[in-house]
Amino acid sequence: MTITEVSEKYGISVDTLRYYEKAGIIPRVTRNKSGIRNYQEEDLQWVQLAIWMRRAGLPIDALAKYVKLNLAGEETLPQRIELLKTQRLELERQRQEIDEAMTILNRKIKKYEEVLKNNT
Amino acid sequence: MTITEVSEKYGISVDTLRYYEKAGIIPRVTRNKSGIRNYQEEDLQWVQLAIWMRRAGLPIDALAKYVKLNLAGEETLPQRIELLKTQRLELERQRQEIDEAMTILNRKIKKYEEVLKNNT
DNA sequence: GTAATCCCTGAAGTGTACTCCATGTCAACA
DNA sequence: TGTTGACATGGAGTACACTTCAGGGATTAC
Repeated sequence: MTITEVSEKYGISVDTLRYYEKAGIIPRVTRNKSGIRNYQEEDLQWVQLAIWMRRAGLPIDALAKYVKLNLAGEETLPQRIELLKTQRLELERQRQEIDEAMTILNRKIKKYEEVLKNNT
Repeated sequence: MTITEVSEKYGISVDTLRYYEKAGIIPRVTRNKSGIRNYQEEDLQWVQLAIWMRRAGLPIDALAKYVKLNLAGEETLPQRIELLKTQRLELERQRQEIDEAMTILNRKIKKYEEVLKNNT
């Protein structure tokens, strides 16, 4: 699969795909002899993971560290677990912030709509 | 209340407080004759709102627009409602991204922990 | 064989949200 | 009255995550 096809498949620019690879959140993609990327199934799985995690807001450097640990082999399993748990905690915290903000937003919207109704 | 006190109360730097005011996500704070900020109850409510919304990830420009509409008076109620609803939608989207990422994270953590257990 | 098309890289540029810094004012205390 | 310390402003600097650009190679279409 070419970089353009991958880009279309996942709705992400080719520049970003190259950037993710350079940043290390996608391991070096399979290439042909002239250096052109030819994404294999495994490459695509990394792409998918990177996109999911980035959308949720996980930072590039944490993801890069995770990828590095993966490439380093089995003995990094404990560190990987710890890293993932840390990130999970961050996501939980972030979700809570969102829930709190949502509560305020809902309260305000409701209040405004009532004022609007009573002014009619 | 001085800017330093507000900073300590909300755990946010004085620079950020000034920045928020300049950026328009907090209306001009009450000042004494020599121009020094003296936060009143109403100012504090704006500070609180700004901090909550920023923590959830609402962008500065959307918040600034909201503040501007507020200062413009009652007739902007419909626009305010629309703005808040748009932001609520964004938060919902973001929460969903987080939930999806969390599912993946949990799956991976579980898998790693099982491998680790079986390797013992 | 040459023009068009797609891909490559390294480096510079952009947007967002702060954060830091230089310089200056003002009130209060020694 | 001089010095200290909190606060003010405008502007430069920083971090992060892309995004754009300049300059080149390789393949395909004619």
